[in-house]
Amino acid sequence: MEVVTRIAPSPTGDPHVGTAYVGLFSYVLAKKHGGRFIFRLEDTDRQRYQEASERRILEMFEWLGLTPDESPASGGPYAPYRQSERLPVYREHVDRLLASGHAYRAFETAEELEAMRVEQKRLGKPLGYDGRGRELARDEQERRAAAGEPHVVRLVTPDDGTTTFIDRLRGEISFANEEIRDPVILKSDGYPTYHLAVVVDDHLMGVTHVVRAEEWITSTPIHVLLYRAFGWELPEFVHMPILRNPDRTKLSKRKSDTSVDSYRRQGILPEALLNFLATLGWSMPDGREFFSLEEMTAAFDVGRVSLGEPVFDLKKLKFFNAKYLREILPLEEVAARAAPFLEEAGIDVGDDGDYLLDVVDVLRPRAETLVEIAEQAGYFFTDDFPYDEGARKQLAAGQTHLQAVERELSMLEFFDYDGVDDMLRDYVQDQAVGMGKVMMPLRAALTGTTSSPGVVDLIVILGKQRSLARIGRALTYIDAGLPDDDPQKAAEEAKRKEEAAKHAKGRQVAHARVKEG
RNA sequence: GGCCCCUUCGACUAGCGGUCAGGUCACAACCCUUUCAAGGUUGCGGCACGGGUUCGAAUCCCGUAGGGGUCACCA
Repeated sequence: MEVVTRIAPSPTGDPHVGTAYVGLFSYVLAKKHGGRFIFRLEDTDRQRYQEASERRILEMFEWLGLTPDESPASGGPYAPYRQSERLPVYREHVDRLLASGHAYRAFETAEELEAMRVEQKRLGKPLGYDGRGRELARDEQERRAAAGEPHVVRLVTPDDGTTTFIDRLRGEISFANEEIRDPVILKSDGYPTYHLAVVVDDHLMGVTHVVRAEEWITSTPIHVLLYRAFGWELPEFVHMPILRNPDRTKLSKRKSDTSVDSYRRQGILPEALLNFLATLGWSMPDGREFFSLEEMTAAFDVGRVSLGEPVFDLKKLKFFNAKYLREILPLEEVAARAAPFLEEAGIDVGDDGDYLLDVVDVLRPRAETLVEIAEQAGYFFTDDFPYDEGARKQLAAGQTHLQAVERELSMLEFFDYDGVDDMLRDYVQDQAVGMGKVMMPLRAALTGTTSSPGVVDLIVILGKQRSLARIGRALTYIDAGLPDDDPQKAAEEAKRKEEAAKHAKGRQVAHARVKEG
């Protein structure tokens, strides 16, 4: 049997990690069985609709490598894939339900319904539509509708008995029918509600497995009733666990960063995000924790989805990203992906690809994201870098060693890792000082910081001339008395003073208030 | 509150009647070390509780508790 799954996001904002999560499992389930993965836009809510959202969500799927077989962008045999463009389809199906007596037109106003709810609350009765619209005679319904009176169409649901369906992960789930209260299937603006649209489209598009988040379980009986009303065969339902905030509530942008675009901008790799998401609720049969989309697809078994309530842990995402950065992806790949981030940080990468490779090679064990690589790369691409406070201290203490190393280095014959390394070690031994006494001032001269890759690596990557020039520059700087005239530093200092002033003012104000009180 | 779902270390999970309850992140210590990382080793830490079923339960059943979801002309 062909397996057809879909992801059906609403274009209401940033591409959400939850959408990526459910999309991943939908995609993998379909591909595991050589089936189709459909992207359908659920844009029936005109209030919350956001123009740019559709494109960005689609781009997210491309970026992740979860390319849909059919979508609003690529089209397909069941087009259109935007629900707002399928209104006639829904209208036609609503008419069928109306004709068969499975639905009726209801004319209550929003105020009326609100009053009903208030009354139900007051009496402590269960909330929900009481079915009052069913009373209205058919010809009366049609007459008022024809007269242009605004109304909705509701599904007739049974008053007793139970509706049962099989959740692929949880087994049988049943609801008392009295809990299901004639839901609206066509809104007064002529748009279908989610319930109607999802059932009609899933059926028409041949969807065999409905993969969606657990929050939909309670509306599934409505869908089951709709399938029955149409006389259609039920798909399989796979309700994925809901991703959680650290406080275990449903993942929300209020409490967590849920935007995939945001992670992308931070330099999270799509492979890492996918791999991390996969481990939230699924595990490889052999226990491997790092695997590609292809490997997951090959090994996928929906029965291995776990039912916990996984917390979206940013630290672990970062860990996965770091792992991909320094171990899983080849150096060339990481360099290619880091380049745009360097440019973004105002660094002119130039066209020396080998140099970039060397830089990324020493930086990647020190970074968890591409942005962090960019943040640390500055001094590799400019000779005009500032010296931070720690570096100035090292320079002040290391003048003689710098002068000596400058001499030794300029005379060095074998300029490679071992050559430089031997030279420095010999020097340290001759002087009978600690390594740090020599290395730290060198590091400061070479990078302007006290934290960096190994000094020998630095010298080899920068090259003899550049290294010498930097030592020379540092020496000149020492001669000038290590002035704190770095513009960046000065700006920071000014800002700090401003902050301090603000705080002082705040304290005064607070103080004044206390006095007044 | 009604209904529905869920429950193994702080987090993600393995386990599907017999295991010293395993792994990963985080945290800690140690090693390595010219700094910062990375890497290596070790440690910390768990079957929510109570009843059953069984020779034997993390595993099966029933309760309880806790957490979550949902109760719209939003999806």
